[in-house]
Amino acid sequence: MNRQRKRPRMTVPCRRGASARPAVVRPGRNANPGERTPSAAVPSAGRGLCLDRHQGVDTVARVRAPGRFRAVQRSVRPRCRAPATQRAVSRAFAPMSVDYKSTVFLPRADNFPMRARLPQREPETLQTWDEMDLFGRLRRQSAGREKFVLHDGPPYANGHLHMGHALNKILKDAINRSMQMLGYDAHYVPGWDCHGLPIEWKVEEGYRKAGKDKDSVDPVEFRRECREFADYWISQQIEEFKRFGVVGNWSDPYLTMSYPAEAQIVREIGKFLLNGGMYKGDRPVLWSVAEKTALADAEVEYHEHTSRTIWVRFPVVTASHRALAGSSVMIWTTTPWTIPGNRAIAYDAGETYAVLEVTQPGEGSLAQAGEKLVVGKALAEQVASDCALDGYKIAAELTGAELDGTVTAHPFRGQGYDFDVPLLAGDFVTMDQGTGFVHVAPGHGTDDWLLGRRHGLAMPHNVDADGYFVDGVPLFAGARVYTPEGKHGDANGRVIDALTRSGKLVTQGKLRHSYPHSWRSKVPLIFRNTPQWFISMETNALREKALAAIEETDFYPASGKTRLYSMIENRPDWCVSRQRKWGVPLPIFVHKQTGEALRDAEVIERIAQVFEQEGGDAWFNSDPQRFLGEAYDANDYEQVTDVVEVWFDSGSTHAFVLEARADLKWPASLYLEGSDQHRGWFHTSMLESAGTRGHAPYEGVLTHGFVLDPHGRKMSKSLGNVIAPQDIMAEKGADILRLWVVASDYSEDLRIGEEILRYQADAYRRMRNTLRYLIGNLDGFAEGERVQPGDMPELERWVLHRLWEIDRAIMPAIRRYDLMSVYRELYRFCEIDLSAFYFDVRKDVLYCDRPDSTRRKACRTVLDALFHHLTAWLAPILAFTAEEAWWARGTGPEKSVHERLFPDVPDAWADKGLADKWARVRKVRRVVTGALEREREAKQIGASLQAHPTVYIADAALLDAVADVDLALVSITSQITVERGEGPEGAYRLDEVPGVAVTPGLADGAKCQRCWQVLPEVGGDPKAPETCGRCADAVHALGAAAE
RNA sequence: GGGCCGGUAGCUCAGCUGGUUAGAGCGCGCGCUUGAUAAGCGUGAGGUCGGAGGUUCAAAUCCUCCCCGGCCCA
Repeated sequence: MNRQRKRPRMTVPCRRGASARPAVVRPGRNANPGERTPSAAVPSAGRGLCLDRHQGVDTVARVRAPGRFRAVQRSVRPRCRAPATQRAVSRAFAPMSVDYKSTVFLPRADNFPMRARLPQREPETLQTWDEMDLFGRLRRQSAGREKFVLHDGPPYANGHLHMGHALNKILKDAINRSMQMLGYDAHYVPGWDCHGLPIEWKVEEGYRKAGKDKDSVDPVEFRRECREFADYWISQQIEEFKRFGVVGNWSDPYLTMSYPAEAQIVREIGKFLLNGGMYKGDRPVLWSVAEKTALADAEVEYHEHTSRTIWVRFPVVTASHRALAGSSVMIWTTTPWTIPGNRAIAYDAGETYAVLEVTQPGEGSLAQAGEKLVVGKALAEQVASDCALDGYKIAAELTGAELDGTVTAHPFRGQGYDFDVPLLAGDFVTMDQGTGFVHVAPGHGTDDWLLGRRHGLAMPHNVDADGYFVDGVPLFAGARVYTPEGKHGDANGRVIDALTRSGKLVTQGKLRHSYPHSWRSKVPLIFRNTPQWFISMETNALREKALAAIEETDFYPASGKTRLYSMIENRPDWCVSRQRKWGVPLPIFVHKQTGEALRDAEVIERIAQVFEQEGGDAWFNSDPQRFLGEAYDANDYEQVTDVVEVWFDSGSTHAFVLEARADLKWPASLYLEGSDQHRGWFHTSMLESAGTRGHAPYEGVLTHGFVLDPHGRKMSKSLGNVIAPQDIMAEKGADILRLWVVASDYSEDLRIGEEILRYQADAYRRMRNTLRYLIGNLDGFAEGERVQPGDMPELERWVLHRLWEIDRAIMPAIRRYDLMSVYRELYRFCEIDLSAFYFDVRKDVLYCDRPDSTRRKACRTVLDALFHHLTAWLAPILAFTAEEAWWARGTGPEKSVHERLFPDVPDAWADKGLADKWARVRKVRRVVTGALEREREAKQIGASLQAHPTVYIADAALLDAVADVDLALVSITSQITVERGEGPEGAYRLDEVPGVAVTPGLADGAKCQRCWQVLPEVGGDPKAPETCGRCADAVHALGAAAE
């Protein structure tokens, strides 16, 4: 059909409600067809495309007698301000100065104020949830549904919550609520990590202040105090977490220190013991000779310290390269006392090394003329200076790799140190200082130990707990490294003397540098190897199993897989023992004769049974025979007093939480933590589970970033950029914080600061206002008002289409835990589609149409749908505000918005053609609003209703889109004329919308005092003076309804 | 020093497998409205896409190096 031909002339302007438009109610149709007016109904000649927004409205309705309006009060339950309405309606018939305002249906949302007062209101909401047992209701309602289990990574029960906790738990909560509303049984059990060092220190600190010695305190008593400390902080943190709006099983959380948890941890560690994966080994640890204990990293602090430095030659005995023959490899170290522990020398395979030939030793130098020393080429000059070589030449150069295979003699060869000292490649070697070679003592450093393990180097136990060389160390038995006061002992001096006597010392010096000290006693620390228990990565193919399990796991974002994979691929065996008190006792008995650990399932289970009843304390206050039973004699065994490292505790939560609770499931659907947990909980949970079950304990892993300040720097007290979630609760409320979480790309680091929070508060107000507008305009909405989509104007159906579109976009986003996309989609919708367009356009209909107008009813039907969908979609994010809105309307069988499921969106709502058409309409509208702005600047108009622009459309697609649309209504002008063509020069145009031009014009007629449109017809009804036909009708209708 | 990740307007973010003058919203400026009013609408000005090279007909998008920042290691 050639639509153009139907409109031979398009240039005759039309006034709204002008006589050209017969005010007739079309039979068989509703009085308010709105934009759905079929084109066939548009008169084909003399009218062009001009439509008025009142088409179809009966503008000749009879005016009722004033007295009738008295009945309004009783029979119409006006949705606008009731008492005022009748008063005003009555006044409308007073001779002069009519006030129609109160006959207008203004939004009414007194119970959902714009001023949210979240800090006050949210705690009230929490209390209501508590009273109605929201969590219990959710569990009962979703019993039997497919489970979604987000297993909580336990925070440490120590101190108040910070932003990291808030981010983590809010994200978990939003995801849990989303999955619940998606139709899963999303049961969330929060947990706490309770054992470990930080709590021990706190308790010990109390002892120190009281002047008590920790070692004199009964371990059971000590553990009791640790338990109390943890208990206290758990109860504090529960309240703080709840305040964020996190819904979960707060009345029965899991604790790693609960007796059943301790028992299960014993069983888990027992599995590794029994299957041979666990072995006793050695490992160097930072050791304090003052406290006679190993220290954890966090117990170490670094201070300036003066060390003696030595340059030592190691004669080459097997040369991998002929240039090395007859030379010595020279090392440099700041710990001469570790030379007796030396078993290798490390080099950097990627560097170049030089063989220096000494031509002229300087005065006092211990170097010999003609001797050859191998050093890193880059350090040759420095070494020559350090060692006072007045003259030298580079006899040869070779790559680090060419050193492979070279073997040297220990400096004390012939004096009890007759083993070979091989050269090995080490990635920790640098050319920053020293000689480019690092002397390797596997018992005295982590790098050394790792390298030693890889190459099977011996690791002598040279130094005892007090810092003395033990009997049996040649030359140095009885020498002391440090005194308990932190002074240098005689070990360094004796080593240097011996090196000098052996002719191996090239030179010596002193160096002031940063060095580890004890946090408590302040004495310098040493690295000392001590017996530890390990879980092998290779026995039972643990590494292989874990890597395979990683491959089967979903990671969000995907880079998490690479990160976890490479860590597990490269990690050494897992050291699970700690020489501590506050933890699960390592359930091991070692045979005194053989040194073998007892591996007996019955013993393990007996220990677990006891722990189940009495906790790990039983290990310390029971007769060991109690655990050993009758098959073994306690006298034959030594009971290990170490505890299990806490990462094994938390790595076992899947066992004592997911498996132990019938209402959860194993494996978990999701683990969700900060990216640091690739090394922590994700990692150890994987190892534990792969080692005992051959499978990952989770189906998916989601990592979020860290909370940084506005400049992307980490928060720290010294920078003064720390923001406490508690302050945000007090000033702004949890929903603002929740909005911040989902509005940020949490797969990366997140920034927060004053400005960012202010921005979130603004966004919040926008969302809140959208809900408020819905609530206000739905005041008194009744089921009977509902209009079927088929009977709705296009604009309403377009909104339904948008709902369908949004649903299609956000449901998959929720399934991939991408709440940011959900939020962005919803925010854009509220902002651009609703507030700036649909609401604005439909204000006139909502406020001024008579209540039984179909287009008003259709609009309210759509508002109701918007309310239902938006409250559901927003509920996981704005948990408090969505609830407040839900309650404000008092709708639905569900008491809480959180009991709902995401509403169905019928496919019938989808209408791509309509969406395309209205996208074009909006393009035209954009040109109109731009033109209006120019008129405003020229002071020609103020309100857009004063205007009557003429729109010239040359673009056929745009013209077609607008053909049957009331562009005046859409553009919020009183009148509009649409013409085909390019339009005159000087008309307003937009580059983005070619083919559209707009010229200004003023609306003709008078301002309707009720709807404020400027129309020629205004004043036509003597009974409702100063109104347009539609408004006169509405006023009469109110009166009619009153009868 | 190593592994992983990031750096697009003041802010939060879009920009897929490289392709017209880099987008949105907020904020800001200006204006309108005063019947969403501790609201609403319109409009305008903001970016050499961290920097430098390179590949290409063409790079925010690919490669290299550097700078800055984060997490984890050393």
